Amino acid sequence: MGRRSRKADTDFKAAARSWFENNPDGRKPTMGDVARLAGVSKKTVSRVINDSPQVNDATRAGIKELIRDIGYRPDPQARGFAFRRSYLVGMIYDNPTPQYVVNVQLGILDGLKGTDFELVVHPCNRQSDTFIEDARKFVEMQKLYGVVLTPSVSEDERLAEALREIGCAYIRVASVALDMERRMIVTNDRVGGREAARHLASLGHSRIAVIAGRRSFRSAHERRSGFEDGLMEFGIRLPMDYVLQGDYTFESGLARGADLLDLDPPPTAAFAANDEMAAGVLQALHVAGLKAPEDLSIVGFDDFETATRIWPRLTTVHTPARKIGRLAAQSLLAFGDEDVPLGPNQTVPELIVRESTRELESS
Amino acid sequence: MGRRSRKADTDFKAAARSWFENNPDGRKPTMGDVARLAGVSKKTVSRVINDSPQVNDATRAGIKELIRDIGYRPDPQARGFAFRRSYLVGMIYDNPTPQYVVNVQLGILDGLKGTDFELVVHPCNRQSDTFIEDARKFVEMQKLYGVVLTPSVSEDERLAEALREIGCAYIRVASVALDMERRMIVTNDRVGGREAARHLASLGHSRIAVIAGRRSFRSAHERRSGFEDGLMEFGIRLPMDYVLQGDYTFESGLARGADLLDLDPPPTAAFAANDEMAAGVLQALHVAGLKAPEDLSIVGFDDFETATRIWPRLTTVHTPARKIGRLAAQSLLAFGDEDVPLGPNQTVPELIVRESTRELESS
DNA sequence: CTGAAAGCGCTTACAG
DNA sequence: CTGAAAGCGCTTACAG
Repeated sequence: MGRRSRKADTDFKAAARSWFENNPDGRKPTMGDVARLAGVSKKTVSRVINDSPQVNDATRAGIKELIRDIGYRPDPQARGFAFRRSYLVGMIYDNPTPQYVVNVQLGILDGLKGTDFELVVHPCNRQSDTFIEDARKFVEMQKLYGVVLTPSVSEDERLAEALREIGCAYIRVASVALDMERRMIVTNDRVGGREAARHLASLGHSRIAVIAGRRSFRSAHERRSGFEDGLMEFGIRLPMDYVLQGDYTFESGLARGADLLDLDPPPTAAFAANDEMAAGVLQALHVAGLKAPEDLSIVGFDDFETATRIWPRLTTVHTPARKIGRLAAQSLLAFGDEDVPLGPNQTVPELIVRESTRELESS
Repeated sequence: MGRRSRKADTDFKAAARSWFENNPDGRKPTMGDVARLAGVSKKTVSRVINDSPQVNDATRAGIKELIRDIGYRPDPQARGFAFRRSYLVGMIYDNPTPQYVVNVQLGILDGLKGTDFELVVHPCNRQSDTFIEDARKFVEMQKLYGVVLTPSVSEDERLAEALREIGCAYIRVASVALDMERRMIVTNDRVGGREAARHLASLGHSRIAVIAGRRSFRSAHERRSGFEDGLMEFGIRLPMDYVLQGDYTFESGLARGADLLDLDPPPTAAFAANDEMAAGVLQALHVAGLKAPEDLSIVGFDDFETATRIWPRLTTVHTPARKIGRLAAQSLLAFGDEDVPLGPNQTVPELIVRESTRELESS
């Protein structure tokens, strides 16, 4: 008969049974065990695990069955060690809003579900002198498979360049495209700003103030520009002194909210570039003994939990943070494969109307 | 002269220089490189790295110098692989409050700073059938060095037992001691509840309602009991119908807040077992056209950001989430070492008085 | 106090 | 389509 292929010789069911019979202490099987039981080399098992095409179909099927039956799971640490990179995905961020951070984390984990990848978090301070160096060390030491960058670190070209230099895959989440398409999740904040303006304008408002976000954040520019675009559609012009400079913090919203009340003539509505600042404006109104929406209609941006905790509940533009995280993780996993077609990498903000805005009473 | 010890033979400065001269492509040094340059075995370098006492002082000093000069950093992946465990710390949690989660994460990273450890996050659902199995798989697959458990998963005995079984170090964060001292960070929520009661009682309130937290959470019991203890000190008794059952969500606060207004006689003050519910009560007041603290004084618990975003700003009991995370990480790192004395593993909540409470007007 | 050997569980060339 | 050898960068016994 001569040589017969091993897959024909091997009874994979029996092999699985023998594993359990000869393993009283419940040791977890290794690739070597699978190979021995299947009567093949470790390399062949490795090929099956890594979906290499060059394996006989019958062999592949039998090995997969055996793997399932004895509950073999390749050790990600050993695999990573041999691959010279880990099965870890990093999230590098400096956004201080807990709701954003947690939701993007959840989204990334959604996108990683069913894989062997885990998520390592790396908050950082972009102002620090060692920011780039720290991030590089983080990535290199852990040999991260890739990283997700969220605003505003995602906007940092030095960081992106450093990551390219060390060959680390990355996905940048930002309000506009800043990089090759497969490296971006674009959130289109400009569209959200426009929706906010359309909403206020269609309620009859025309004296509308804007509290802008931190200048160094690209989203601040996008949200404001989009808002101005929307006003333009209604023929409304935004006077310079109706634009107040905030920095995305609640405190700046509180301060600019107070300033806003001194404007002459007073605005009947305001757009704050994020919910934190909108909450500050609302609090400034309370302090002044005024009320929204009666004395001022106000629109925020983000739709984090705060928006529904304050009173009146905030009309705002929803940022799908969790979805953003999921898309970023999916893009990252696909990044290595040239074959995988580019998945969706855009999200669109959506206006959520609540009680902080209302029709302007004709006076 | 016969045998001379190697450390006397080796010029470590020259060795460092030769590394840079012979490494034009900037390859990162390995332990083997260090050993070769120092004229010792890898094992000796390994001993230096792992602070093994059995190394000649001069040898140790020279090797440390060399390591610093050529910028050698042991590969955590390889080290972990040989050790059969990783340099990763996990955080397993089911608390849905983003501010708590993010702050504990930051705290854990504070505690890990300066080490080679990184943080892997693992949100989970305690209600899921596969909850324990998933957590075990997470820990085993990544060979985690240890995990931090926060409420309410920290209260799950099955989880703790599963972790002990697989030999995974863990630290439980909980309102009371549930385990050996070195495995616990105790937050003493009862003390916080007592402070809240003392505050309201000392303002002259005696008709005080309580919105309790989710029954299955130990903290709910502690906060409420502490509150009752505090009332007792002032001779105030909490009638059964003044205790409303919430579940820690904003929505339950909103619903129980509405119920609370129907109580007869109406309470003049209320204690909500967390800020989310307190925010709900405040919103219920707004909906009913009433105001805090004029119509009802209200105290929350946690002092997350929400507390200062709502109006009036909430008098509440501060939970030091970031500090809790730091202590947990420090305890975890010390857990392996029998020698390391037990560090601080208690935190005490602190009352923060803001505008949601005020003295009862004598009527 | 120090070292040579073997090994952790995988993968990458290289053969065939 | 499959395998034997060497190796990833460390550590653990075991010697001496």
